[in-house]
Amino acid sequence: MRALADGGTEAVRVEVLAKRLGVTKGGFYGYFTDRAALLTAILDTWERESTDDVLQQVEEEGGDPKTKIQRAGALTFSDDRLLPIDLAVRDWARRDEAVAERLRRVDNRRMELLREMIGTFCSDPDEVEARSLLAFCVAIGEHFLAADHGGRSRAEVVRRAADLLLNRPPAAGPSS
Amino acid sequence: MRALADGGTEAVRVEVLAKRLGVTKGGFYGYFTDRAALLTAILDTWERESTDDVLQQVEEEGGDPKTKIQRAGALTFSDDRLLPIDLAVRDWARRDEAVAERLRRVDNRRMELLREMIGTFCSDPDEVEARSLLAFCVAIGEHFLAADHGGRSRAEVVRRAADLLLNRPPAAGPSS
DNA sequence: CGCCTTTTATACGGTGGCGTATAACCGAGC
DNA sequence: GCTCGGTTATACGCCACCGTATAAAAGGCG
Repeated sequence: MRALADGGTEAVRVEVLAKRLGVTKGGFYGYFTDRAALLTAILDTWERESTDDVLQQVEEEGGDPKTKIQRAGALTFSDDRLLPIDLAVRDWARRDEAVAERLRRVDNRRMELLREMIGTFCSDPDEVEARSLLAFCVAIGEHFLAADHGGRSRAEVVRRAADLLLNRPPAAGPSS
Repeated sequence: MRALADGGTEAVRVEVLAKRLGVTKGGFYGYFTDRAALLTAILDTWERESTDDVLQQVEEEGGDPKTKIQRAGALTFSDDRLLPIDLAVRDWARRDEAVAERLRRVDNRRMELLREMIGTFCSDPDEVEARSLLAFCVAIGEHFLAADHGGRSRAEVVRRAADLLLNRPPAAGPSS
């Protein structure tokens, strides 16, 4: 998984990993039938850690919806371990339908959390969906974006964006 | 560039492309000193097409700021040609500092447009920045996201999100 | 026509990767 | 102590790829 995080799918190389793990090729092929099996095993683990594990931790700690969502976001996107894998999987999914399907499952569970939380202060379900999408997109997109912010740090701008999405009540005025 | 769009950097293979273009390897190495030179040439073209060319087209057509931004966004992110290259470059940039630097230049020019446009109806520069980031993140992140939206189409939700960012005046009330 | 550059056709050497094969080895459990 | 599953060490065949080399063929141009 570290290899996937560092160099994407192309960096997951049987011989390289075997060496890094102090195992021979023969040993590797005792555990995995081939490289594809390793890749799906990696995805299995990632999927579990990114959903069940995170949700379980969040549930254990409890708290109000907002706390929960922040906790879940922190566990997923502030983690040096899960975040780069997540990004690698997203690129991978663009070229592999099976991976895209897994990612869809994972993202749907995350979106569910967002909807729940945003639904506590916003009653229009279409707007809940839009705000959830925005929140998710900034959580991901932030890491694919290279722009500067004129003196502000990225973190500051993201904080302000989150404030817009999660702390402001919907405008009462006309919408366009 | 089509190869880069389809399969990322790893799909840009000298022999494969030479064959696809009806040229021999020898012919290829007459134009490019090596594969790296091809890749930077691709990046050069992409950078120009994504910035100067787009901005030039936008300027030629004129219009108010909002029209301009929509036009620029459409040229960049609705284009079947530029969009997948853009996404591939973003993943590439995570692993190559030189590519990250180019992407930074490109993204900064795009952000400049967004700031300008959003600045026409929002006076707080920090909020302008936050809204610009959100708009940019959804334009990019949308394509890295796999979630469904319960009956709504992705396009509908994105429209609504754009509405929130670009058509709603900043809330006058307390911010948190 | 003849020259000079470009391109072809083709082969070569090198690297890195996958999966297989096989004999030797080791350690846990009967 | 012996057997047996898992492991090592090592080698092999195969493929895809990079970059180089070289002789033959085109082709534009004076």
